Amino acid sequence: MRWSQLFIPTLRENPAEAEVPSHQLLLRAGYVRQLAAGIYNYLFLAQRSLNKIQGIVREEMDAIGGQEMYLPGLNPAEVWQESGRWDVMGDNMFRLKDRWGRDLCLGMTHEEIMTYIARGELRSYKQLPQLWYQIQTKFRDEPRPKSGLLRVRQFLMKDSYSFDMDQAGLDAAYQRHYDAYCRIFDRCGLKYTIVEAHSGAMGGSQSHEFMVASDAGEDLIVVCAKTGYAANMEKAVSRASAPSAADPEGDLAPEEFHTPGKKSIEDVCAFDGLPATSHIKSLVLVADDKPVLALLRGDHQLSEPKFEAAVKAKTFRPAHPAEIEQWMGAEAGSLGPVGVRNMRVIADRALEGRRNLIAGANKNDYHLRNVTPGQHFKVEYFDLRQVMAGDTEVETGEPLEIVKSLEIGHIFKLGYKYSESMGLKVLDAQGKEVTPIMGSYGIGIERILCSAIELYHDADGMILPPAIAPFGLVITPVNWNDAGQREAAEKLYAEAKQAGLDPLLDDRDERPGVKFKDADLIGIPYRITIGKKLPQGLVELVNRKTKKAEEVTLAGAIAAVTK
RNA sequence: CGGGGCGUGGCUCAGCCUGGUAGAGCGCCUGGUUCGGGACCAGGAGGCCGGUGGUUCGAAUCCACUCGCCCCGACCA
Repeated sequence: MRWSQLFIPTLRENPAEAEVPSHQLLLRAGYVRQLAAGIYNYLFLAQRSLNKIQGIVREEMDAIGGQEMYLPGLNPAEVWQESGRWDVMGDNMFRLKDRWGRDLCLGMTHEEIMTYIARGELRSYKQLPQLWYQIQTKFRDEPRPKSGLLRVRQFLMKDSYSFDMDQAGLDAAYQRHYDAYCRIFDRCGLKYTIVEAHSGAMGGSQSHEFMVASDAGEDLIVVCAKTGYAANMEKAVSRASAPSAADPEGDLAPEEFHTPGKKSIEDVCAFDGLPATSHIKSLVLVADDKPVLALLRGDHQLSEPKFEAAVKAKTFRPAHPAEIEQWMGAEAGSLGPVGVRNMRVIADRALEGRRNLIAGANKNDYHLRNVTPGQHFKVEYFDLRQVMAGDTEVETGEPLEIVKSLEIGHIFKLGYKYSESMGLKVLDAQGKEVTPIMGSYGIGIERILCSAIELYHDADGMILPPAIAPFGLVITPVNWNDAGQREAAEKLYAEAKQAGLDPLLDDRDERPGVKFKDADLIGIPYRITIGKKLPQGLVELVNRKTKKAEEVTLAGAIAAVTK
């Protein structure tokens, strides 16, 4: 296409509202413009790139037997009420009423609608398995849209759903998605990590997230460079670092000491001169209406998902200050496990085998020293803590790293959650009704573009992987008014089109500097510059990524790009 | 929802404290000179200073309310 006729509104300066690189560059390079918080207009370049991404996704989904559908974004309330998610989704769901006052919502995801279709049509085991997908706009009323296209209220998602007769069928569908996702992200040129994930409110048994390391990310994952271990924060396990100071020897008896006004572990450390690792952190939580005392090493943080799993609670919350007073006889700053009989006491494994530690005395402004778990109080051990910097891999002791990452894909074994709640049943070979088992698999389309930009950019702009760049090649005659250059440019342009290179011809009457800057900014992988050496039959091929330029003959230029 | 910041030509920002003619750079338009990394000269267009109400002879500037946007936190199938 011809640049002079296109709408590519590049900016010289970074718009003030943009902070993360992908947001800045999407705006500066004229890919997108904001309409409202978390709502963006995708202009010409963004649309081209997103189309290419969707093309790749489509090919790979089709290759594993996916059948593409197009489902409504506007949904009636009833379907969501059946699954119970009309209430569960709360304020995250956009809701509206039609002219008759009937409740509708904008779809956040499509488990319900897919299950609704399946329920109406699938009758026999002979019709299974099915694998359905769509690439469609989703709406979520995010509490805080941010970071450009990374967290928005309207976005594109590829979501697929598998329906199988049994666990083995689901396992196979899951594995096919896992492999297809790898091919998709590989083809899009991304570097990613696959982590085991917590299934969360989706329910189900197994789940993996596809993550791209980036400071713009919102999730933390734990990886081991040596062993390849990778998990998200909710699920990651580790070996704790050694305590900073050795425990005092001997069977010492707990001994009260006065700690006026020292509430936090930090305060008490400063007061008694011992490191946080020599202290016990005591948290009172209320799990399914029953109080639980959770103990951690002073420097550790409670992992809420792990706590939830340990006590097998449906709901839990921190205890209110009044409850703590009532149950423990002291305020939150002076709590400890010694003498606690009215609630379950659980501790993180990092406290197992420790001796003579510091804990609250359950008496305001007093702590105890020489507290030994198992000896001075009864306790059950679980893995309760969040992995922290300095921890090592459980099996090998190799160092673990905590990496900020962006989630670009997520696959779930859903199980029977939706098929059961919505009454999807088919007859098996024995004529018996069975409930199919489901899987759900998502990819954030815009996030692929964003993470590519986050991964690949420099001071001059984007460096998009060829497969997802809006154009494959830009042809830049240095002076459009030079008849010879113009002619050569037209020739290369026609040739490049022929070769399927998806070329962009910069036929603008602009100075060369402007053309070079713009080409770099919008991230086209290759540029052919037609300039001073044209009389010798030479042009220049520039690689956007390496910035290397090589002289090639006019006749051989297009071949040089494709090789 | 809690905390912080910001709304002034298309973009980046100054002016606001201390009220009195709305500014700069970039971009845009016209003409000319230029043409290998965001040119130069000359001329020009473009702004109810987010909105509403108040104080005042007079408000971009002071006060109140309100709307929007960004950041941190909470939240995040």
